[in-house]
Amino acid sequence: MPTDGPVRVRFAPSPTGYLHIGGARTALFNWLVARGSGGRFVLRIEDTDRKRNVADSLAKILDDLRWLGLNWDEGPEVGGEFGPYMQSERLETYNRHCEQLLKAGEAYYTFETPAELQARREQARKEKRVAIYQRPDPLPTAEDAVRARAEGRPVVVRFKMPDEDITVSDMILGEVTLKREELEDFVIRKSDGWPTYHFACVVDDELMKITHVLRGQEHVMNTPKHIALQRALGFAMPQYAHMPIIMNMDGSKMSKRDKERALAQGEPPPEIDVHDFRAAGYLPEAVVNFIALLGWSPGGDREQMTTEELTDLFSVERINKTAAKFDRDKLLAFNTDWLSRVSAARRLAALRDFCEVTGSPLGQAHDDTLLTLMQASQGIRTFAQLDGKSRFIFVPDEQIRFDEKAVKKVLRKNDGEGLRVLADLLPRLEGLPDWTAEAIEGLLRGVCEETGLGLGKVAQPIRVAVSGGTISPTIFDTLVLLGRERTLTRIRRALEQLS
RNA sequence: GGCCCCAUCGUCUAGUCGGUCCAGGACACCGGCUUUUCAAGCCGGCAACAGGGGUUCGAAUCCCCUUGGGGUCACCA
Repeated sequence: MPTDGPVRVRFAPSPTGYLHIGGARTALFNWLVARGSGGRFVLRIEDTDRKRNVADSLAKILDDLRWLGLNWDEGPEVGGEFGPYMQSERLETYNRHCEQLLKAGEAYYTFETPAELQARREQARKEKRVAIYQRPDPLPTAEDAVRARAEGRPVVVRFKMPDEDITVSDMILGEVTLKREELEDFVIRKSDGWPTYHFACVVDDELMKITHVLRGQEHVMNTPKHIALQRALGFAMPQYAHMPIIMNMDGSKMSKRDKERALAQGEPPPEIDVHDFRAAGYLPEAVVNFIALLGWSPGGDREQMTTEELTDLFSVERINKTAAKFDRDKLLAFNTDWLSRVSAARRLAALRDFCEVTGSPLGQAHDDTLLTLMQASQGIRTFAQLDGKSRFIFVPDEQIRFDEKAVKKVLRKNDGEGLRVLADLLPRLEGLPDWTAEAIEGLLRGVCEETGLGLGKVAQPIRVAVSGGTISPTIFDTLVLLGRERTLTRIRRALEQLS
């Protein structure tokens, strides 16, 4: 990456909810730039809109970033020499720079009400004019502002946009020019005294010595404003890289609102936030790997990579220009592969996290049990799937409900063939010397040979008796996990209730 | 609607200065194998350079137009 000093990049979320998957991709790319260049990854919290801030959301964002493995060198909880990293703690800094612009005549006070501005915009639209803010002439003075404030009008500070076209040199898009007439005198200080995003962002990027700004393409139209501000304040200009947007499969923007919409229609909500994927039982390795490929690729046929490999391979130059659709099927496939590839210890730790986040009953089990369970459940695609197919093992016997279709198909068919098998099996299981997977397998296979039945004819009745349905981990291990007593209890219960 | 950006299989993409691409990989899909359930796995198959003009001996790769998609037009970030 071409730069003089040390690379410094930042991720700057606002604490308005969970970490969005698109935000995670932005964070990841910035993190990769820092880690791949020996630079610094700064985390800054943009909480200048007091109305939109959501309690707890900062903690959640930090937690999910950590879950993804994206650690920050400077920011909340770790500090750093350019702090504070919460914009809400930097008001004086913004005011100082704002005063500087005011004094230099590069910014001015205005006091239109929102309704007035709205009316003007609509009027301009109706007349098919560009609906940008018209600079008042003459400009209001500081005294006018004092008077307006006394009258209860909202007083804001606007930046005087220079009278020229502005060209952005973007590492991904190349040169993008915006014409003067498209650029308006935007607000830099709101009537509540807080800076707008544009202003706080530019001031902080300078003061925090940010060298590269990687952000979503939705920001390209903002960049000329930022450049103009940098020039007026005598700031250095960072290198810009605007990354492609991440969209839904239907081409719409992936937004938190998608969840509400699905819920309202009675559909299962799609995973949108990092936390959703976490709670759905995905491995962070898979999520990181997958989102790294949204708008970037290492070239050739390489797809599945560890975060370390990603760090080595990543380069801003290879980021695409085209928007990417978020294909959950492919993520699922990645997760399946990662789940089978990762070490048992790693899998266990990740499963523990899943249980903690979801409150799954599997969380009550000991490590050995969980290890055996996963051994017996190879081929699972997510922890949620593991939970779904095995939680019957961890609930009280009385809670087992028999699925009607399963009972019909497996137990009652052929004049109760399955029930007969079960009744026959009961004493044999009771008398089995060792309650191990090998012993149980030996017994069941023996029965098969004796009776000429396939293993399916023997295993399925047990599965239904013990789980209530037709799905479970490998039957031998399942019975071991359940233990002899509970296995027998459940079989007796099935026999009593269903015969 | 104005402005900005983009355009290879359904999806993510490879294709680095035009030739070795009648376009490669992965996911999905279809078929088969395997199998104690659900999965997983293995093998095979289907499938794209948006359209039209140029430039060139030669274009997915360069230029223009059309079409399509996306972004943005706040005292939100």
